[in-house]
Amino acid sequence: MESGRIFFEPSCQNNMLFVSNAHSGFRVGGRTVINMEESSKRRPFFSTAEELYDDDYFDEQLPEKKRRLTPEQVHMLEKSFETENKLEPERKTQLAKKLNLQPRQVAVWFQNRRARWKTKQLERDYDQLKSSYDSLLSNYDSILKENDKLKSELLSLTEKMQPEETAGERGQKPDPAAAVDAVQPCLELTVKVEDRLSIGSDGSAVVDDDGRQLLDSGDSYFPDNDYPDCMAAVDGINSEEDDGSDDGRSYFPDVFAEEQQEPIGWCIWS
DNA sequence: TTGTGTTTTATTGCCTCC
DNA sequence: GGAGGCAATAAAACACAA
Repeated sequence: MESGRIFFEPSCQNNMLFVSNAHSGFRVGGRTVINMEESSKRRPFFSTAEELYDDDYFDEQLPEKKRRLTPEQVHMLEKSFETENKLEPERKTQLAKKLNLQPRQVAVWFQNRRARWKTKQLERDYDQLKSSYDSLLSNYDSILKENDKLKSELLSLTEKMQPEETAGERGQKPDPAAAVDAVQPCLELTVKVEDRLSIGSDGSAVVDDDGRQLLDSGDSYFPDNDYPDCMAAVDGINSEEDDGSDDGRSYFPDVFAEEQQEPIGWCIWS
């Protein structure tokens, strides 16, 4: 040992090393725990007190290694995380005692678990958005085809009507171009829908009307519900984590929360 | 066995809240 | 100012193909 006096946390049998006068450690309960650089020449984090007091062990077990939590410990932590993913001090202490861990270890485990949950949640949210987008796109395509079909039907009908009108010299001369003009509002509407479906020039970023990047650091990547159309086609939205440990909050909860079913591409003219 | 990618545990620095 | 949260990161442990 280079410097400092090593001692054990008395309340915990799953011992970490503490150095009473280290300068480069991290803070735990007003003491300093040796950092990785210093500790890397030493013993495993979770060796027992008996082992640490054993000189042979002390000599043979270098360098220090991390030890994983046991499956039982992980199971208990997971169960606790399922009920509440934030850890109030009292629960932290109770869990630590129950599992023979440092309260700090329990806190770290929860912190890392929340980070993993968030990553998974983002993946799920992305998948849901993507399927929503694909569904809207396919809807849009079919509406576009239907629109084209109706347009050509209209044209052929007006052309068929023209000879009859000419022969009888009755009424005004029908104008095929005018008929196409009549469907123009619908065409414009579908173009607008297309605009709403586009997701940025490179297809990799979600940008709103002002070009503002929607990705933020908060809970939702769609905080202002700017894209109701894009979410309308998704059924059975479920942001719960597979293991059931979710607190029920999606990373874009507002978007999914409301009913936004607006028919797009419908066009009625007379 | 070994190289490599992934997961888990832990640290650090910064931020926010009380 | 201290406690606690998060993002980024390091490093050990683990999984697995070649």
